[in-house]
Amino acid sequence: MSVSAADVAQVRAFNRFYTRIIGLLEEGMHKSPHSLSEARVIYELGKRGHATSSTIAEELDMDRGQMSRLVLRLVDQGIVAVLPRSRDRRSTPLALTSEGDAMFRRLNEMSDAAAANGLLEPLDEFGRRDLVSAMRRIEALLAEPGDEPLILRPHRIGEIGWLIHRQGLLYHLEQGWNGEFETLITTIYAEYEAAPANPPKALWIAEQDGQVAGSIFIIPAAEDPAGTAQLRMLYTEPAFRGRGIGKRLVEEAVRFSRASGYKRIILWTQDSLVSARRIYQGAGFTLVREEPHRSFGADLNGQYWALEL
Amino acid sequence: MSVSAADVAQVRAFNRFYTRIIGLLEEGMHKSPHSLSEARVIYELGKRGHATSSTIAEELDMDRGQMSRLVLRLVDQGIVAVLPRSRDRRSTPLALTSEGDAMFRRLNEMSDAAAANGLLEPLDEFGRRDLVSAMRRIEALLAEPGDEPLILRPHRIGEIGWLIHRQGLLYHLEQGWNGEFETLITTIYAEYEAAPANPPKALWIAEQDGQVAGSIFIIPAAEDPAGTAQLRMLYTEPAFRGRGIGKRLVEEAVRFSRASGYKRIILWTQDSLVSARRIYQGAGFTLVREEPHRSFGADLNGQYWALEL
DNA sequence: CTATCTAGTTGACTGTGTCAATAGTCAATT
DNA sequence: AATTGACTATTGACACAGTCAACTAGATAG
Repeated sequence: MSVSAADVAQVRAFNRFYTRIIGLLEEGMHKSPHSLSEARVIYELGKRGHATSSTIAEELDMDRGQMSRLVLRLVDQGIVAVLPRSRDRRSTPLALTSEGDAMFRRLNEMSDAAAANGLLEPLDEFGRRDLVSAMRRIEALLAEPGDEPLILRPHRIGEIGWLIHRQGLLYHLEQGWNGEFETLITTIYAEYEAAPANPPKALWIAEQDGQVAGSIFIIPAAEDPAGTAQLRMLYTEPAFRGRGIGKRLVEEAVRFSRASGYKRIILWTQDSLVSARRIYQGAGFTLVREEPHRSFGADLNGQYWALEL
Repeated sequence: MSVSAADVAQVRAFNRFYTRIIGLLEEGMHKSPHSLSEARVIYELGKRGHATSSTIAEELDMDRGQMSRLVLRLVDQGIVAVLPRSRDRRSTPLALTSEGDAMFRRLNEMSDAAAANGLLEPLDEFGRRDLVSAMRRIEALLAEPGDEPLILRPHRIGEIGWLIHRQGLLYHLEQGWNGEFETLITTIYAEYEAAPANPPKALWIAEQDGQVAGSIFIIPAAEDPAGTAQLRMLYTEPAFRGRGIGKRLVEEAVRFSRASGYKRIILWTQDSLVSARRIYQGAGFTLVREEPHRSFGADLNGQYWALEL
């Protein structure tokens, strides 16, 4: 898909902007007795405990020749020690001396202070949350997916709105649905929140890397609140797809329904939501009824699924 | 207010991460015949049309001596021309030659391509929106507020959820209100969306720098839909306060109510929301009734205000 | 008219970034 | 057992970046 010029312009503007920010923060490091690249090498060594010259060079995108000279300087200064060569006698393991470790801590404090005073301090708590979550989001989008564990947890304050926002936007962009859909789910979430604690209901947020990766909820069905649970609003963030998050959410919802004494789970979905359907089938749901309807500005085929517990 | 260590750690992690990203993007520039700082100077000159050596040096955080030599090199290469000295004969105005302008365009294309292919290309449309909006958010938080115009506009798809999210979180952090508040406003927004087009209703988003800066809506009052309008959900983003945005929103809401034939506007607020109260007073609203109540996990003093049109 | 700024240049020097050549080491193969 | 290819580290060479201080020429204020 072709990239919009406006997006490119915004990304480049941000790159210029953040280049300056990073420059300002590094400014403060000039007070230290070490150059910036020395400081970065000390940081890497301190973080890893020990490492070879080329590992660090690769991590920091430095030339190995430059690295060689830089390490020599640090060894002369008593910051870095060359460890006895291990099995592989090509590589020379390095580590910080105790003096180097002290410097590592000092540099760390300076960097912490620079980030704290330069960026976070001027913001209020709301702004800090925004900043940190925006940064996390950018990392999640641009970095290779890590292997952070997936957590299922109840929702926190502000997250109902977040779910409405994300799903309203998501189904608009992916399915072409209009604002009616957001209106509908606003009502659905409002009903969930308003429902009493009994018969049992529950909402799960799937969290990974500190971000909302998906969600689902169980609410007693209007027709038969005592015996039938309704599964609603299953969704997975596009950035987190293909990791079995939807499956985990449905499994948890089924487990909860069974443990709560429900005899049956029902759900309503659209046949255009293919991957959701696969998850329901995989969890043992069977298609009860299909019904075409016009909603959200689209011609849809509604499906009613059920699972006997 | 003291800065949390977790926030500092996240900010520093992002700085390291983004330093690498910027490095990767600049990698591509090595194909050009110019060094990075030359490219940046060419970019600045291309953007501004003309500038003096020291202006650019300041903008790019470069040493003036270094700048002097760099400009000499660019003049030798025929990229930059020294314009005839103006009034102040100390400063030497610089501009790109036509050859330099061609290079400027070429470098721009390369940077665009790097940003597009390196960052945006791998993402789907949803991810691109997220990336761009996260970048915009960071800029808005860390940069000095610009003088972009304030726009009042209807809401777009996804923004109802966004408003619920932001206000739920905001009043939690600032007023200590609990999840009941988010539940309530979810219902309130659902009601707004469900209300018919007549009697007239309207919701305004205040937008600045491409971001939601605040919002408000007008809905016919339940008691007297024909003659009385109810003003609801006024809020301003903390980052955008002190710019008269709340005032603008209320004025617009009043203007709309009057033009729609309403005879009266009523609203409900809490006395702890001081700046909102000032705005209502400023717009001519008068306090009708006060009533203590316990809601959202707090002891509140509800206030009913009204404005006769 | 003098003192004080400001813009830009120049010299000196350290560190960065890049390329290419070299020596030592390792693992797999022929 | 010797050879080959790949990898780690070192070194020389050189252009450029970044910093500091001295200096010239022009502007500006009292």
